[in-house]
Amino acid sequence: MESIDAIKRLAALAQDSRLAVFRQLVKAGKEGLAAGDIARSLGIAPNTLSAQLTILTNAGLATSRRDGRSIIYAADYDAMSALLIYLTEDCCQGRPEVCAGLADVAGRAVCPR
Amino acid sequence: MESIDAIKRLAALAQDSRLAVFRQLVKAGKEGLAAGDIARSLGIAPNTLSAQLTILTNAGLATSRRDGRSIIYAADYDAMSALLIYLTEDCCQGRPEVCAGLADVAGRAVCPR
DNA sequence: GATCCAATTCCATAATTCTATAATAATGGA
DNA sequence: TCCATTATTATAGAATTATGGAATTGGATC
Repeated sequence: MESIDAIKRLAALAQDSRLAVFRQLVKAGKEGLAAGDIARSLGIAPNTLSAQLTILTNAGLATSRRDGRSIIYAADYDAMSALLIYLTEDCCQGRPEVCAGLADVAGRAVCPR
Repeated sequence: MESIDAIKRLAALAQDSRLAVFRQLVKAGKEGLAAGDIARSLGIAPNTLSAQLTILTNAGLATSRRDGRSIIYAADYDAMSALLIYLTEDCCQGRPEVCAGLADVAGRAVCPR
C-alpha cells in the first residue's frame, strides 16, 4: 500500500460524521445502507452526507451501488485490512515481545463475536 | 474509546510527515528515536517536526522523555491497539464470515516476524 | 558565567477542509 | 408526461491546518 493511499483513508476517517458513517457501514456488513437512511439516522443533511460518502468512496473505504432510487453504500473490508497492515507493519523490529499484546488485541477486535 | 479520541488519532496520522514519523517510531520500538534524528532522516525542519510530534503526542500516539539534550519519542502501542479496535468493533454483526479475512490479515500484520 | 547544541514556542502566511444553500440528475409511479 | 422522491454537483464563506523564520528554553561543556 502506498503512503498516499493510507493518508487518504486516514483523512477520510478523521472527521466525526464520516467516522460515524463508516462505523455504521462496518456494522451493517456487506448488505450496506442507503444514503438516505444514513442521513436520517445521523441527522446529517443529504447533500452534506453525499459529500462525505464521496470522500469515503474515493478513499476506497466504501463502495456504492444503485438500488431503485436509493444508492446503497457498503464498507470495503479489504481496504480496511490494507490500512491496518500499513499502520502496523514492521512493528517490533525483530523483538516480537514488544507488540505481542497488540497482535492479540487486534486479532480479537476485528471480529469479536 | 471515545469517538473524539479516535478522530484525534486518525487526524494525527493523516498527514504525510506525521505518518512517516509514526511509522519510524513503530519500527523503532520501545527505545524510540531522538527528535533530531527523525528530523534529519526525514528532511523536515526541526521546528516543523516539533509541531508534528506535539500533535502525535497530544493524540496519545507517542510518548516523549528527555535524555540529556535530546528528547526521545516512542510509539504508544496501546493507543494504537485501541484505535484498531475502535475502527473494527462490532464489524460483521453476527455474521463472522464477513470479516474472517480481515481478522486473519490483521492478526498476521501486527507482528509479521 | 559563557557558549554551544537540541528542541520548542511564537507568530504570520498559505493552503486545505468543512458545511450549507442552490441548482441539477436519476428513478419510479400516477 | 408530470410529479414526488432520492441523491449528487456546484459554489462560496468560515474555520482549521500546515509550514517556516525568528526568538526562546533547557542541558552539557568549558
